[in-house]
Amino acid sequence: MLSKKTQYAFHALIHLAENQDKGPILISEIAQEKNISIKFLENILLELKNAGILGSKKGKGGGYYLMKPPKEIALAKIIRLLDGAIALLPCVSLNYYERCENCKDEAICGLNEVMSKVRDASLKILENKTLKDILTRQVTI
Amino acid sequence: MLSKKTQYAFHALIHLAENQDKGPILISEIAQEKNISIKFLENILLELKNAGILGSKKGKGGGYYLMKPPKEIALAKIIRLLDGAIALLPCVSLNYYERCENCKDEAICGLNEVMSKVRDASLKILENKTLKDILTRQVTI
DNA sequence: CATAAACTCTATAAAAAAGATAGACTTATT
DNA sequence: AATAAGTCTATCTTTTTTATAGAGTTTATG
Repeated sequence: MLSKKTQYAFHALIHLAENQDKGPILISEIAQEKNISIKFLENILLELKNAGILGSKKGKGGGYYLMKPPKEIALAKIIRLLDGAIALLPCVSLNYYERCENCKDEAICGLNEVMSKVRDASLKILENKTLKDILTRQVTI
Repeated sequence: MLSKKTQYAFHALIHLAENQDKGPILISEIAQEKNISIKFLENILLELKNAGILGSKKGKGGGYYLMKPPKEIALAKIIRLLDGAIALLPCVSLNYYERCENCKDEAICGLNEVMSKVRDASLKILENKTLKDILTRQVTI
């Protein structure tokens, strides 16, 4: 399960993407719109900024904005940034690998093999789907 | 990421499956073989027993054993039992659903749509792969 | 039937992670 | 100068995870 942090990040990014034309967006606006604690959201947006995903402007008329078009922001990147590994086991993680301490040889471990497949199946989606793909779908009347 | 509890459960089940012919297996044997704290493992095996996956025999010559053939024990079942939801978001979980508190309408939420796909991709593997599929692969000389 | 072996059960504790809050500071606009 | 807004660091609370303790129960067996 993704942490609240990552969940909030997605919702904030969605709001920013859907309001790109309006210039910098206030933290407080996002917090209110998405029902998130403003102080908690502050930390999250800052992390996204430090990772180069968001930009910000201080002072009056300031706020946060996307640094790249939504279609260039992969969902996997956000998850890894805020939650760490996407894989179900450390011994199968591409970015946060750790040796398995319970099995004798990962190369012949069947669990390792299956969990690698789960990782690949998830990544196939999360690496290719972007912020653009999770914007609110327009309902055609 | 799966909890240690679930990871240990998998390793314990693997050991039990690979030694099915030897009658009940001691907790202490599994703990030593798989490098797991014996007391922690005790709790895990008990949970697996209460869920009907393992059986046990008390007293001398006792221990734990599988209640079903390995090919009938799906990996998804073990994860759900010990870790809960497999989905990345509560609003997308089949067994542990919770309403999304940050979006206005799940039906048109793009995040919900993508995460449903991730869930399905993971479940396709985890519901179909069983304990039999994660046993140590025999290396043919 | 006594003994020892082994699982059972409940409680608790320690550690880590998650979630949230506080407040002083800096920058920018008007 | 005043105000609006992000920045930064620290701290705190709660929850979850991981682990341990110990008394209780069951069973085999000599």
